[in-house]
Amino acid sequence: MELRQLKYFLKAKELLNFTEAAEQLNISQSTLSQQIKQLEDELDIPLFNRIGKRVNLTEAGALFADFAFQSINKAQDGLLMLRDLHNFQTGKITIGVTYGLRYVLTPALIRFATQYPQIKIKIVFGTSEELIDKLNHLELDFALSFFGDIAVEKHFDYQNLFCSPMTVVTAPNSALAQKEMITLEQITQYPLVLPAKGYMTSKFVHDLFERHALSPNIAIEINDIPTLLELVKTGNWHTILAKTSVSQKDGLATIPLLGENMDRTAMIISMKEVYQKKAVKEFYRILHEEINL
Amino acid sequence: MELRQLKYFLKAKELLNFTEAAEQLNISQSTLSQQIKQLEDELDIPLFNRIGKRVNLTEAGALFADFAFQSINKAQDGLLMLRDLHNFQTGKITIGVTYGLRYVLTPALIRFATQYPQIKIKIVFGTSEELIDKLNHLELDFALSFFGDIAVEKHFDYQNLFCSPMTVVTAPNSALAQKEMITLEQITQYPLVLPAKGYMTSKFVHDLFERHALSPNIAIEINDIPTLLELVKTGNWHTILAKTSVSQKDGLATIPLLGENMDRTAMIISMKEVYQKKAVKEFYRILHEEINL
DNA sequence: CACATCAATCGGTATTTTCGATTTATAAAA
DNA sequence: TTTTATAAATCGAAAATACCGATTGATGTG
Repeated sequence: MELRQLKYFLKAKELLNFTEAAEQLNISQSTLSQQIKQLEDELDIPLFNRIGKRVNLTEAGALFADFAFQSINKAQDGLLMLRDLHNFQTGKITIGVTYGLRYVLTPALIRFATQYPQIKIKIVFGTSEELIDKLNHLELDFALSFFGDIAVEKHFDYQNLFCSPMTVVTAPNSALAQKEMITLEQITQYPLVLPAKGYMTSKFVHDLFERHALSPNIAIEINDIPTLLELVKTGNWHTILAKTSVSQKDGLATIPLLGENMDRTAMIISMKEVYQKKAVKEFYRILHEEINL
Repeated sequence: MELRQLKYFLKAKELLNFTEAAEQLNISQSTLSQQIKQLEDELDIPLFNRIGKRVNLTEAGALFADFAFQSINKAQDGLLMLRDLHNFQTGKITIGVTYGLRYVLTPALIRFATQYPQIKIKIVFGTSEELIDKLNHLELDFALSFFGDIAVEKHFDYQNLFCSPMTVVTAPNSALAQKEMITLEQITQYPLVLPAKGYMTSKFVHDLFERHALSPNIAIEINDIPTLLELVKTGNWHTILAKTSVSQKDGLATIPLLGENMDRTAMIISMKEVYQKKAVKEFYRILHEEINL
């Protein structure tokens, strides 16, 4: 049994005239006859009564027609659904994001969710390690993260979003807050609270100090960034983050770090060879647009 | 899009391994690959992500799978339904019957309906003309009627049920009721109530008198047999019917008609070349059985 | 009765499915 | 890293089958 045969059958049923049905189906009458016969053989029951040159539905034919119709319709509906998906009338996207890029995501997220309310969106916050892992398991459509060694795998696609200088983040009333610039060496004087292992920023900072043969005063490592920022606000500790990781609303001061390669690159990371939903591509577009505002 | 491809797709989706899926489908891996690809081309969207040797469902694939499954299921259900029909677990039969044969039908009807309660039965009473017309329009599975010229068409099948002598039907208290036999000529003396035109019996009686160059005293023609019998019960009128058309319960006397060819043959009439449902064949069997009791 | 019509059938062609072998890519193991 | 095993894609040939045109047979119609 094939959908083709069911289509032929329904047309023949509609017109009760093989010749005309064949014409409308753009096949020859002999083909239609043969295909109907084949279907009947498989079903082991005649679908039509042939009385001379007249054709009538048998009871079996009448009953079977409903099923044939529904079978064809289900397949057709599936196709239509996919067309809709193409035009993202429906669907779901899952986005992984590091805390450091939440201010980048938010405006694009708001715009996208407003513009395409039919599309369900899931946001997963996590460390770079976690996000990479989820990407590999196809649990994310893409992730927003800073570029780093961990994530350099050949089956990933990388799209640059922007560069952001690393800054020391501190409370506005702290001694540091008045500085225009700061060097790595100077930072070692202050107690730091840093993201815990797993965060790209953590690795970046550790590598940075190691490269310059300096040992920072890491007072606290913490795996929750909002809490980390709360600690910084007390003025007792400072941290190192990309400038865009801190919002003006946070009420914190950011002091650029002096030196080479003190920029971090924010990226969209996605799996190569995985079908990119149109909704996802549209999200990319809005992300880039929001960033360039 | 063909059901075959949908089946292949669902198996591949189930196992997420083309080689194994192909084995279970008893096709080669290359065939499976090609058919999946063809389906994807038609849907214009990949159903699987191929990451190296790994295969994963895309979102489109996951969504489409439901439709594919339902499409296949509907077709399969149709087939199952037809199998059931074969074994008459379901279905419907429509039987045409003349009033004259209602006592023949009833016991078979009761037995059949009791034994196969799932099968819907529709009984259509009508004149022979009406029944023949309905048979031609495939509105009946078969008709029970007496043999007559009208119904002799080559695209009909005839099965003899039994022969029944024509009798004069009269009230038990009427003068006629005492007779053991009666001739046509004698009948002309009595006022008759006969079935209206359209009934085979009507034609038969008219022809009969005409053949013998007699003119009967037809007081009333009526197209409702129960009412006709009520009229006969008054004793004022008499009628001519096959013996089996009158039940003992009716409380009427039947007097055989003397002469040649005074028998009527009850028959099952059905369309040639029209698929005979198993339920119908079973009904035939029960009919014959009940008659031979 | 001649004629037109319609479905079935037949033989041949075109298309499509299928297969086996090979290639390519990747994951796992050494 | 290199080797090995594994899985999907690809290629060319084959088998299967859908398709067509012509014909036949049967039937309804003028």
